Amino acid sequence: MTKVNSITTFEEHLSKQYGEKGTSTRDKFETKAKAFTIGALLKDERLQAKLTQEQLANKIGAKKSYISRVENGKTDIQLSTLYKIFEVGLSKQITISIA
Amino acid sequence: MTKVNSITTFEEHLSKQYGEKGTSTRDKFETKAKAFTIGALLKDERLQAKLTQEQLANKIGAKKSYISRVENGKTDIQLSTLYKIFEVGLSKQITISIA
DNA sequence: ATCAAAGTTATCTAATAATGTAACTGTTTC
DNA sequence: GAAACAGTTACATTATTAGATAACTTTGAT
Repeated sequence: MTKVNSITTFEEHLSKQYGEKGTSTRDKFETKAKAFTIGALLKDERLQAKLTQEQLANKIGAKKSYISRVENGKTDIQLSTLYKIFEVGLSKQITISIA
Repeated sequence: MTKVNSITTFEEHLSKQYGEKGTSTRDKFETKAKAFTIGALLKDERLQAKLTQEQLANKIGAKKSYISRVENGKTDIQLSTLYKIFEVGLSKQITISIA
């Protein structure tokens, strides 16, 4: 058994895998990561509301396949979509704050 | 001088001008209103940072015309654009919260 | 193990955001 | 009021989301 002699920070990991901050590859990854985060948030809220993807989709006039894509961070959604899903679909209030 | 005998609430105003909640005309207006709100927020932050539209644009590899369109709510921006402008362009942290 | 429901993925089309360029309109300064 | 700077708008192109449909995969229940 060997001792771990280095800790790969998340930042290091990102740099190694996706290049320095500001590069296009890295930027693309970070965009995806954020879409993924929103997706996870959505999934969480949807499950709390005890809705299936299809039920949620119906509420906003969309298809279940679309909800799936959003939840899995496969699309860089528009602001209107964000509002539609959370406010219309889940009756939640969205707040965007800048700090 | 006459007494004001009715108050037109914002909700009433919206209904009269744009139809009931959930109609496509009303929805379109609300989408625009929100884009406009984000735009106002951006303008506010940009001015606080004492940047011109062109300086901000340069920071994120965009054109000043694009910043103008966002500030005036003429486009339904994508999440990645939101992050790019505020985080990269203005070094601000964006938080999206659901309540 | 089978069946049904839920979720994921692929493909196509249509709508629209992002981008580039350039002209036009204010606004400020001298 | 001319010049310089800042912001807005118009137009064309490209890239990508939104949306429909259908097939495929995973999961859960019996």
